[in-house]
Amino acid sequence: MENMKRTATCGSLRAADDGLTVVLNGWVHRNRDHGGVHFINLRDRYGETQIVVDEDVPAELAELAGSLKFEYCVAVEGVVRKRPDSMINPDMATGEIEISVKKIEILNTCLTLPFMIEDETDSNENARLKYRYLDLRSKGMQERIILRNKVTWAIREYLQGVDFLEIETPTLIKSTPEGARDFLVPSRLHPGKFFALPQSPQLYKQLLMVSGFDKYFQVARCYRDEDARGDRQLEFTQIDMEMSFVSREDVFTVTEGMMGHIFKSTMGIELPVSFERLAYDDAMNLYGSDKPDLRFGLAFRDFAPFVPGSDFSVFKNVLESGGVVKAMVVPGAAAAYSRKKISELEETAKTYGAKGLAWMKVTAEGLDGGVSKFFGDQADAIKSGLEASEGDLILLMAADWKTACNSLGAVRSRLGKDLELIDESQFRFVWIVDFPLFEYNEEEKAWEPAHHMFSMPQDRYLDTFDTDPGPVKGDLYDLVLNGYELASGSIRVHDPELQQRIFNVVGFPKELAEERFGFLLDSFRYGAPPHGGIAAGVDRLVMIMAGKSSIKEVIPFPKNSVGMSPMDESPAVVDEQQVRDLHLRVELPEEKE
RNA sequence: GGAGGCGUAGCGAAGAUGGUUAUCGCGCCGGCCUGUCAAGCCGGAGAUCGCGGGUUCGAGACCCGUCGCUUCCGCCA
Repeated sequence: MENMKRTATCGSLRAADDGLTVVLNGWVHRNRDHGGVHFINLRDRYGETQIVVDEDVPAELAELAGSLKFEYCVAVEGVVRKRPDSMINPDMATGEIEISVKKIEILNTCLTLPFMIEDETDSNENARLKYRYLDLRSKGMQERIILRNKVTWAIREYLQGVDFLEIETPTLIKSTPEGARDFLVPSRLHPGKFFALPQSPQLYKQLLMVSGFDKYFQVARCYRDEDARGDRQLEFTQIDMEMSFVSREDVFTVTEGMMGHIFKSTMGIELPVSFERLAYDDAMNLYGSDKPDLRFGLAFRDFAPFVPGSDFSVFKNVLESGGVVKAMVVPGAAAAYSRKKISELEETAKTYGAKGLAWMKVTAEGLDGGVSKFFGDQADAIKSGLEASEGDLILLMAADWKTACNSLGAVRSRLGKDLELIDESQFRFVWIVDFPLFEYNEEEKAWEPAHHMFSMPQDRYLDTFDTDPGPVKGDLYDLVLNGYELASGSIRVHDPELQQRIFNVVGFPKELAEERFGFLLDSFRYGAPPHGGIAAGVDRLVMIMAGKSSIKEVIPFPKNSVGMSPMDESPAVVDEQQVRDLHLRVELPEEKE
């Protein structure tokens, strides 16, 4: 091996290197034996280079070349040769040259592959995860992992440049089961006691503010024991930030600057200097989502004004019981949307709790189909009120406000995809601001924190928030990109008295607060500075940048959708002795046959 | 916890209304081939059709159950 140490990578050689003797190390990507002449594509993470086994090489070398199978790991020595013009491959970065082979050494052989190493695999996801080390060899995965590296690098580069300190916080911490379920870690030294893995470094970063590290960040691994989704894993990575002596504007400025730097330095894309803002109420009312994809329109309108003038009792009843009737005009979709296709949209709405989806079509004469007979005499008013014109499809949703928003929002998202309204090359950021601080839980008949308990009410509610929690807006904000919640943050409470008032509103007992977060509340009594921050999902960011719809595509070793790793088969049963050491007893659920 | 989708060779798929040797592509094995770059050509091996039960003369297909994966709702920011 010593004399076959690589002197170039498979992506580095160009026409200018003509005549150079090189050693390449890599994997056999393709092997095309033409009887006389013979081509091998050698691949490493830098690219691919064509190796030529000329017709006049010694028989032994030709035979060795012929024996190379897919994914053999080899060292190749040869001479860089400029290809004749007619044989240049313009699709290959190294396509101007090839290596005339002089020597081959097999560093390792390879079994028959479970799937081919291609640019993008269409193989079954669990097979890909079981052989993840092979899946990661594909060009697509390599590019995404490299992109991810560039993104985290750019984050550090930017934040260091504006005086942030990267500080680690513990991953064995106290369980605070208010939000998601915690992953628990039993303590061997302390029988019956448990650590938890952090859902976020939230409490620790606030403590760092108390300590005076006024600009902190961390590329933090976080854990939540909840069911997975396309954009959710048990463990995930956040770029976690916190700052002292700031308002939300400062947080926005840093985040915008950081995103700008990430996109500029990794993809050469110039983002706007500052991002659009949308109030939570407006986002919900217009797009039916607190993470709207603004790459397309289809904004909702209020249909309530047209309800009293009609006999349609369904809408009337909903309005009378405090609900809303919303309209979405889909331009030019009347012809394309048959009753059947509309009922598919209705199914989408129903998964979000809607009872149905009403519709009508705009014609030259007036309104047609669906519920049009109830509104025919208001046709002109509806057309002008909704700014609808001939050939448009009008979808109508009547339900309580939240259900109406969510379900019509889901229909909107689906239409965005189905009608191909989305410009996939766009990266559309929007700040969602003015979230409600509290939410009323109808079942529990109690107020709950809409996000968490440590966020500030906006100034104008400081005197009234505990007597009238409903209308209170918090100093809370989300950064949304292309319909994904990319980051979430708030200005925190740093005053113990104010914190206690918030606990009172949400009925969180003082004793429990002391037990759970006593250390944080105590710290606030020692000159805690005003502070706030944000945490952005690295997995989601890279996923969106890479144009993928699952974060598994940008995580080197993800879990599958049932939270297991098909590769190492974790989680797994452990030795009885290990369990005993931890002072635990394991009760298995009844065996299913 | 719930809903939809899927499960056929190592991989990706086809298999109308049930009909006997289960099809195709990639990969694998053997052979041919002097310029390919998803090389090409010829030949070959490889499948208890996820599992269990049922209906039937006959089930990959139909019915019941079950397991697994997957997307979504719930959950979770």
